[in-house]
Formats: sequence, C-alpha cells, structure tokens
Amino acid sequence: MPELPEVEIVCRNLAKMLQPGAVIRQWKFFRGDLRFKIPKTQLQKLQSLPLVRISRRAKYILFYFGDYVMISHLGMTGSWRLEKAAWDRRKHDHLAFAIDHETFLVFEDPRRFGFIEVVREDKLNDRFSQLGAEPLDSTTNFELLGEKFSRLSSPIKTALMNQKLLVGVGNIYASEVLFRTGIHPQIKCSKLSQKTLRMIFREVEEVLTAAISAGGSSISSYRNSYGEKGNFQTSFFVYGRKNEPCLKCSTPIKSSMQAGRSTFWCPRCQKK
DNA sequence: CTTACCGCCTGTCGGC
DNA sequence: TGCCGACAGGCGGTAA
Repeated sequence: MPELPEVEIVCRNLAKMLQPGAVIRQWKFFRGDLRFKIPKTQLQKLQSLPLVRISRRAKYILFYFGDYVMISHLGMTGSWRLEKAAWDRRKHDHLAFAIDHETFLVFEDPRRFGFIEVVREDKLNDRFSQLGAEPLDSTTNFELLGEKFSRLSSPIKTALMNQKLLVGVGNIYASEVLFRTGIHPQIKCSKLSQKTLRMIFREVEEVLTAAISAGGSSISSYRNSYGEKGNFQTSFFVYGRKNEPCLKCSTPIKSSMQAGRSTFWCPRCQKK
C-alpha cells in the first residue's frame, strides 16, 4: 500500500492526534497473525510508558515509548486509525490500544503483510542497519549513492526500489521518477552516468516531496488516519495508465512485469 | 557476493 | 449473474 509519502503522512497525522506523554492504558489483541506474529509480551512492556514522539524511518513508523520503540510496517494494506468508541472492531483489525476513555488506536491490515515489532531504543540502529539512504534527509550523500548505483548490473527501476540502497521508493514512485527523468526502466544502472544518476535522485526528492504536499496517493484502499484520501494519484504520468496516451507526447504507455512488479513507461519519452 | 523469482494474504476488477 | 484468473502500494527467503 504505502510508499514513503503515505507513511510520512500517517506519521504526521498520528503525531498530531497523539501528544507526547500519551500512555497506553490497556490492549486488545484481536488476531496476531501478521507477517510476523505480534509480540504481545514485548508490547506489554510499553504499558504506562510515556509517548516521546512518533517518526518515520524508511517505510517504518516509529512510536517511541520511554526507552522502547514500537516499529510498525504497513505492508500493502496496513493502517492505523483512532476510534472514539471503545473497542469498535472491524473484520481485519489486529490490535487496539486504549490511550484514554475516548482515544483508541487500532491497527487494521486485511492482507497481513504488515507487522509490528518492539525494540529498545539503543538497538534501533542495529535493527535498521541494512537500510539504505533517506532520500529527503539533507545529510544523505548522493555522490556516494551514485557510485554504488553505477556498480550495479540490475535495471535502474529495480535498484530504485531496493531498500538496501535508497529507502522509501516503491513501485509507483519508481515508475513516475523514471518517466519524469526520461530514463527507460530497464536500463542497467552501470550504463548511467553519475550526472544522470544525480538527476534521478534529485527527481526522487521532487516527486516524494510533491506527493507529501498532496497528502499522498490513494490508489485503492489507502487512507490517512482521518480516513481521507490523498490527491497525488491525479498527478501520475504513467503508473496505472497502460495503453493510455502519454501526457507529453500521446504515445500509448507501455507496461510489463519487471522483477515481479508492473512497470509503466512511455516508449517515446524514455529511451534505452 | 548479486540478482530474480516466489510466497505470503484478502479484496477487487475485468473477461467470458 | 457468477465464476475465475490476474493483479494490487510490501518485504524476506531461497535458488541460481
């Protein structure tokens, strides 16, 4: 479901609704069969610890409670919502926290590719040691990243989605970034110049930032924590537009499977 | 080491 | 109308 912009919006909304100092008073575990079993015992350690902040790393949402961090990944269909009614349950709800008498935080995930973990704050770096660079972090070294990319034999689209290199870009934004830069998704990274790679990274920043400003994209089920849709999908140039005319040159958009994921591009605007 | 593919799930949509 | 297959924004494990 969500790529970086959608996760960022969820984080910001949750942070608005849950103030620092908020405390989990009680849980309900409805079903624990997410991608990884919900760590009930670990979660219970969070009871009565004050919420410090909510932030994002890659596509993970981090809830800091005392010295612990609850890590949440939304997978394809995960979502957090706040309920006012006590334990108001839906079919695919997995767990709920009672914050106070009129604030219940609920995790829902029909496809169950999402998961929840708890780690001590000082172990967070270890947990995320395999994650790549944050595209919107001003300290990210894009020069170094360009050098890494240029050593790869994989296609640029696959590399952009590889979370070990660069985090946050998923299937939609990878196609969109490559269209906007005029790069064919199947071209090998090693064929791209440093200058071109830097242009691609710059466009990643642009697209992700614009998507956040638009409140994220809503392809099917994505809603923010207020149940609202995002608007960025109205700005897609190629994603989901197979056989439709390119918005720049009217050539029909092509689509194919690449590494098991659908890829969209304009055969005229994006040359190998 | 890198890269490609498959599986994990439920829901939805389009074709027949 | 109903059934069936294809596909959906994720990642991790395994095989090559």
